[in-house]
Amino acid sequence: MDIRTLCLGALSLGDATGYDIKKLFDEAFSHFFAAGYGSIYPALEKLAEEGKVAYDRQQQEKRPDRKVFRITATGREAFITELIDTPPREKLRSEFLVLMFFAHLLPPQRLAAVLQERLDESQRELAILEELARRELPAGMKFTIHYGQAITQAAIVCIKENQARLIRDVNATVNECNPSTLR
Amino acid sequence: MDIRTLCLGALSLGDATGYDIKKLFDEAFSHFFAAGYGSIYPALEKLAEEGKVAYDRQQQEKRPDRKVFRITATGREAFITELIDTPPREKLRSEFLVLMFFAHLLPPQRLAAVLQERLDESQRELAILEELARRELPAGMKFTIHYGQAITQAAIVCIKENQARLIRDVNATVNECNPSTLR
DNA sequence: TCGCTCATGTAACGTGTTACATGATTAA
DNA sequence: TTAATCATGTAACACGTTACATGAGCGA
Repeated sequence: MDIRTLCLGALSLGDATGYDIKKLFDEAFSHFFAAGYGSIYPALEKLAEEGKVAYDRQQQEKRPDRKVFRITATGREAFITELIDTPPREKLRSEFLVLMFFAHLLPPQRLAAVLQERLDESQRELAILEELARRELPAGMKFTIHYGQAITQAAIVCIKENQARLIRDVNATVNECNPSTLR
Repeated sequence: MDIRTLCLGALSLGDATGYDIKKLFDEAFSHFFAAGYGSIYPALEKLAEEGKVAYDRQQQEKRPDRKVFRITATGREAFITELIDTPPREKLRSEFLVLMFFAHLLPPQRLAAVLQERLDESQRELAILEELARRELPAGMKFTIHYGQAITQAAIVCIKENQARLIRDVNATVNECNPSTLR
């Protein structure tokens, strides 16, 4: 599943400009799928070539023209087919965990700072999700928010419970690390 | 942070072949960073060009030659610098949550199957993490496993607690969805 | 006056995925 | 005999990121 498909999904909710779609990525999709203008505009162009979306050009005074996109019948069908065929995968890419994995190579104060940064960031994400959770939304959308809250909360608890001990243990075992158990 | 850096990290734990490194990605790194041979071998080649790793060629009978890589002093330094400079980001890409977001477009039985598949997959992942958690490992590595367990467990609980209601609610609101609250 | 919102896009680059190609050994 | 393990790699392609380019309106 790529950004083209997500754009189609965005348009299945109602007509929108590329700019509007970006906002959707930054809000409702933000905790499970990311995209910037540099992927969204080319995606919309390609979808238009394929006949999956169409658009009207709206002239505006003193602003650039807007291209208001809408999904076509073909596009809707393609989107639903794609949804049905997509296996429910999930992939985490965590630079934070890389840093933790190699915590023994990090200066102690950097380790502490990294843990704190991650904690702060997770708390910011949780606040955004809590804000989203207040809205009236269809069950599926609500579920994505609950799920995001659940895992973010779990991450926060895990960091809070372990950060002090981790910093202590890593300091205590400098250069005593024996990673042979991994192989 | 890219796969080159992770290969360097792998070699910081001890000498290894590309094949060995792949196993590390499939085991210890699997819940936070993915890579296949198609990225690992070119990464090692490039690191060798840059002088960050070196290798010996070991001839073997009846098997292809092995290239046993080791990290150089330059490589170790570059790795640590990169670790210190890397902000502790975390990015989830969840096709599962995309499917949930658009659950109202999925045939009911497909929705049920998707939830079950995700649950099964999460439980498999948790089992792998529990196995890893039994090993004696440095504190940082242990932390990555605890963290993985925490969020995977939270995801499992969230699915279990909500799947029945979600299926019911989505069925109840077919075509009544009003996503205007999102904009 | 500063920064945010609206609004569109391109070009270059980096990165990673997938499929392909090869093939013996060993355990079940 | 079947599948897994060991072992290396390439080539084509897909995909996405980043920086750049432009510019007015509006509220604090």
